[in-house]
Amino acid sequence: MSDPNTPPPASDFIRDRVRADLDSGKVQQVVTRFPPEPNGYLHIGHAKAITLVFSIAKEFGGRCNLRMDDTNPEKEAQEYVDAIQDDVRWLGFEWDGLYYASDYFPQLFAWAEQLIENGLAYVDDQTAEQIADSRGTVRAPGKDSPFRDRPVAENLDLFRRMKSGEFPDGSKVLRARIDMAHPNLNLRDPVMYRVRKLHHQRTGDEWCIYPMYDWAHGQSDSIEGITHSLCTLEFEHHRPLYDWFCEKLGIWHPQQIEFARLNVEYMLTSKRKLLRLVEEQHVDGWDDPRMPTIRGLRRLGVPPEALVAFCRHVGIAKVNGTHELALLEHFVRDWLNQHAERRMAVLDPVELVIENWPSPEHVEWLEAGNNPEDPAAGTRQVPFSGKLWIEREDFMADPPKKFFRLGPGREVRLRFGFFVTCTGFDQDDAGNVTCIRCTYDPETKGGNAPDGRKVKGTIHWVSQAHAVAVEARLFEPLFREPDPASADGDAFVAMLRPDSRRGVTAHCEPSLGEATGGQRFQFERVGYFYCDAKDSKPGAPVFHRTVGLKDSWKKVQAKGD
RNA sequence: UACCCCGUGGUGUAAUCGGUAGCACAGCAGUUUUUGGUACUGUUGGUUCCUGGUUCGAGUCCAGGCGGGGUAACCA
Repeated sequence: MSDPNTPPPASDFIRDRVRADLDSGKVQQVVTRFPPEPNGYLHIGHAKAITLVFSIAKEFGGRCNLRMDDTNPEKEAQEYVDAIQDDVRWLGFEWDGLYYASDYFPQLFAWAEQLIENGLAYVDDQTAEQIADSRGTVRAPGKDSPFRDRPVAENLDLFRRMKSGEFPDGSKVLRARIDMAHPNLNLRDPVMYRVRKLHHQRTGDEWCIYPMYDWAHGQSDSIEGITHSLCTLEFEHHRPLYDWFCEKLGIWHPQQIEFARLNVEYMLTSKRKLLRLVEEQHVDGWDDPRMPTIRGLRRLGVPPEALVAFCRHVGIAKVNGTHELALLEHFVRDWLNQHAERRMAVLDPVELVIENWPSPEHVEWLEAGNNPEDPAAGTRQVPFSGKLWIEREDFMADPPKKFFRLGPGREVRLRFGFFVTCTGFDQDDAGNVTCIRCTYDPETKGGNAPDGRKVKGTIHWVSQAHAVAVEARLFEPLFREPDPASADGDAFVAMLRPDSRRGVTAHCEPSLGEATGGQRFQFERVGYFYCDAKDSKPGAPVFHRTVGLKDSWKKVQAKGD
């Protein structure tokens, strides 16, 4: 059993580096940051990054900022800014400073002028296409722009006029003057600014030139005094450029360190592909419980503590790998087992009639423990009567020896209730069992026989007269294949599982009728369920199956076949 | 085929200054059990990609292979 507060591994290549920088005195206090672009919702991969950067700051007594990397108004929106903050907080983290890259536009502009003055940046009049063509390829060097050697004064003048809006979109860019033959394509005079006459959600119409990622990101880190700038592996070849800008500017130089992004079986972590699932309505939205977004996992019922425990456990590395879904499920079950109260609900009902029950009106109230893992959770009263619902799969007309549930002549315990012995059953013309007849032993109330006899099986049940029918949604992975990301182009869409969501009516014990959004329960012997805050109405809760219970009977069965 | 990164059981990740492979999940077997859940116990899996070299000793260092991933947006 894992404890969410388990101290993280004592060392890994990032923590080793942080410790070394602290020991050498290179930095006094660790400062990290989580820098999302507010152009979409956060997903499980971000959860890993968030857990990492906030944890490192905390472990070493440092600080961690949340910074919106809002340098491209074309795709960004306030809606995402709000959602990101909400998601980070839901995970249980609180930032020291909330910043926006757009707040640094004036400083960035001044620094760009400084680079121009030092002959390290120039205004290029080429089209995007020409720039792409002249960049060369991975094997062939690029060609210098005809505007590469413009005099400093002309560059300065042009750049200022770019800012004042004199030139149309795409007509000019500011580029760093590095080396068009550099083996690292990122150093072949990368674009720093482009002209985009767009309204920005924070700066309004103040700017019509916007900085590119490489130019904005490292400088923002520097301004905030970030000591360790953690990012994913695909930014490895950007590090030389990150370093170049800081060195040429002579400003505080944070250390960029890359780690492998998180991949989990059956999950996609490409914003583009997730957007497509939403737009084509393969899912109900970004918060669909089948989505790997933080909001989706939240509505699935995954507790934030479990998600964070998972993120801590997976550790960090420089190799991209894929984690088994079973590992995530382990952490989810682990937390839920300790915290979720138990209830009884029948998802696929079949009638059970107790033939020797005193009278149709007779009801016995039984005491049921709320959580065997937590006595403090107390008990509740559950009504028992002569007509019940039990799970269809808990009865077999001709059961094998290893089946411990109900069958003709067999005795089982009805959880918290009585021992019942099956005396017979009815079937319809198609052979479906329609009713199971039993007798009960009044001496076994509560579930124990005074004569000490044992039963091998215990099954759950719900009194028909008291049952509350509610909607339960059963989810399975969105994709049929464990690695949908491996599909080329549009192929991932064809991998969608047709029945990844199934709605059923759950017949529940009365107390479940009053469940409210956000509550989590274990439906005994079935699985963990989350009361969805979005679709539930007072008196009409909607439950989402977060994860099933482990089922060792299913394994025995599979072997028998 | 240019450059960069990486290569430990099924999966993921550990192993101080080089000392002889650990942990979690999954799997298997069993004990306990008023959830075939939980808990507990035991256990199967690794020639640490390969080949050489240095060394008393290498997963750890060196060389050469092989394999995997990444990179050519006025996106981040």
